[in-house]
Amino acid sequence: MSTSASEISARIVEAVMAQKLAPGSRLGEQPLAMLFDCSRTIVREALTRLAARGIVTVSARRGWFVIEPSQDEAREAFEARRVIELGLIRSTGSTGKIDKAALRQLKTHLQREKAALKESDVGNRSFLLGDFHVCLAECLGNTLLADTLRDFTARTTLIAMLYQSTHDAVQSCEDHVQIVAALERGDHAAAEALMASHIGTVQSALRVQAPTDPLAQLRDALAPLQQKSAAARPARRKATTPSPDDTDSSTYLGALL
Amino acid sequence: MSTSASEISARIVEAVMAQKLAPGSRLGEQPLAMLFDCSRTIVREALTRLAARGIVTVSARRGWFVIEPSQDEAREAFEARRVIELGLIRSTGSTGKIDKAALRQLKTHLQREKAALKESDVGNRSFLLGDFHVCLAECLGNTLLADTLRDFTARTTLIAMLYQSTHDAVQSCEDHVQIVAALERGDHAAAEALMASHIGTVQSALRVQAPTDPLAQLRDALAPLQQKSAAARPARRKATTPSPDDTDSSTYLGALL
DNA sequence: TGCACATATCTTGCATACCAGTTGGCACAA
DNA sequence: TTGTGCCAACTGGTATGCAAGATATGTGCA
Repeated sequence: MSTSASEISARIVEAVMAQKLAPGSRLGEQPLAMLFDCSRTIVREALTRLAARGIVTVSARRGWFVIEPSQDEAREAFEARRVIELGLIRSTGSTGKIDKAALRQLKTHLQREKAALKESDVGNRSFLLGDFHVCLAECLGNTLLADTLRDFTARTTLIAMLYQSTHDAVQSCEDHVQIVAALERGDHAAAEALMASHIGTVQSALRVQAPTDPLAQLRDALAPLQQKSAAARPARRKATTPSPDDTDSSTYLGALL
Repeated sequence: MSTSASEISARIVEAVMAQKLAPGSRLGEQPLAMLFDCSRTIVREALTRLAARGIVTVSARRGWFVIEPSQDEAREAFEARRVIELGLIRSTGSTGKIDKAALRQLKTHLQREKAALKESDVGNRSFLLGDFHVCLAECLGNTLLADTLRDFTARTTLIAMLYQSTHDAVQSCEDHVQIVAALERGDHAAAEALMASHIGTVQSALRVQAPTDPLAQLRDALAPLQQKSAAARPARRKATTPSPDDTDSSTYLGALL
């Protein structure tokens, strides 16, 4: 059945946050139209909206691609998140305690995070870890900033994929728990500090290759590779190369399902 | 000659920031297409992007309109600006002094603001007063937040129009001067405080009508009205009513020129 | 064998045609 | 005169077709 533009864009954002769409992934209009059973018009509308939100780009007559943030953009994205999230926690501090219903919602979210950690659904795990921050912004009573933060979080997720983040999911979840705990006891200063350190941890887990050697990434990818583990073979392929990683056009869309 | 979608959307945003497009203004696809000499497709693309940025909305088969923020949205918008702008100033404080070129750019901007105050070009004045904040964010080194702030500033401009802001342009400009001065001497704490008070001033200049009576606005607008002043007659008409303020379809587009 | 050029194919850019819902006016009836 | 229902014009929603640029392919020549 046919799908609306907002659904399509939501699905794409989810796929990005779930690390199912790597930076540089091609998003062809025609394949998407077939997948969602609608015309190219609808797909274009969805992609146009995502472009306005900074999630995808279009290269004229070449195609639509998931963005590949530069190091500078990566820095800005983390700074932006820091500014918004810390500011949000701080500004809520003065207006009194956090809402009870909101707190419950946050705790439910934490439960889901923990559940996802036990299962091996990497996609859902990644999505929830990012969505926590959006959820937090919503609970602190600002949907405008929450929406903004969703885009920025998707962005940092892409950055993490691009720069091969080594950050630990378990650690992140624990951070989240502590942040919520601090908010619950009304200690906004602590919450702010915890959040600052949390974002700092995630950011510093990025592997920044020396910008002097543009071949470093390729060299790393094509190194002799002593077959680390036979069991690890069928693992998700991470498209760390700019984009020529193209699978055939009918396969890559699986990420959106 | 024909115009691109990005130009069109940029022009609309500018018109909003210059208070040339009031909240609720109709933005018909066909009239815009004729004005910019392009097809509806291009116009739709521009409007779609603006919708993603929260500047316009579309009511199915009724038309596109400049948003009319609710009181809640107004609160969120100001809070969002406070969070971002204060956070930006604060986070820049730790990384050392402000860049020299950036400072020059800010001062140039202040000059333009002063010039606009002397002239009676209300549109340019309003635009520059809002653009200052965008410019500041850019100068503090974060284009991502600057872009976000542009949307939020446009939003607060609309709010000011909708809630008949009484805020003083001269005062705002002086605030800006002081903020830049504080930044120049490296006193980020003062800059932050000044900015907080500045935004607070603008926000509190809004005239908030009692939300209990949905007819209050109408009643106010339709009151007997003892002709306050004959000289004030040809003043800019402020469309505080939802939208039926429609001038004929060829007139309202003048705001975009 | 290697390089350059022509060409075929793929992908988006844009305009237009047609469809469907909404609105406001007009005519008619009470 | 007032209220009601119909109709026509208007406005966006969606699909499609064609144009044009970019890329990949294949061929011929050096």
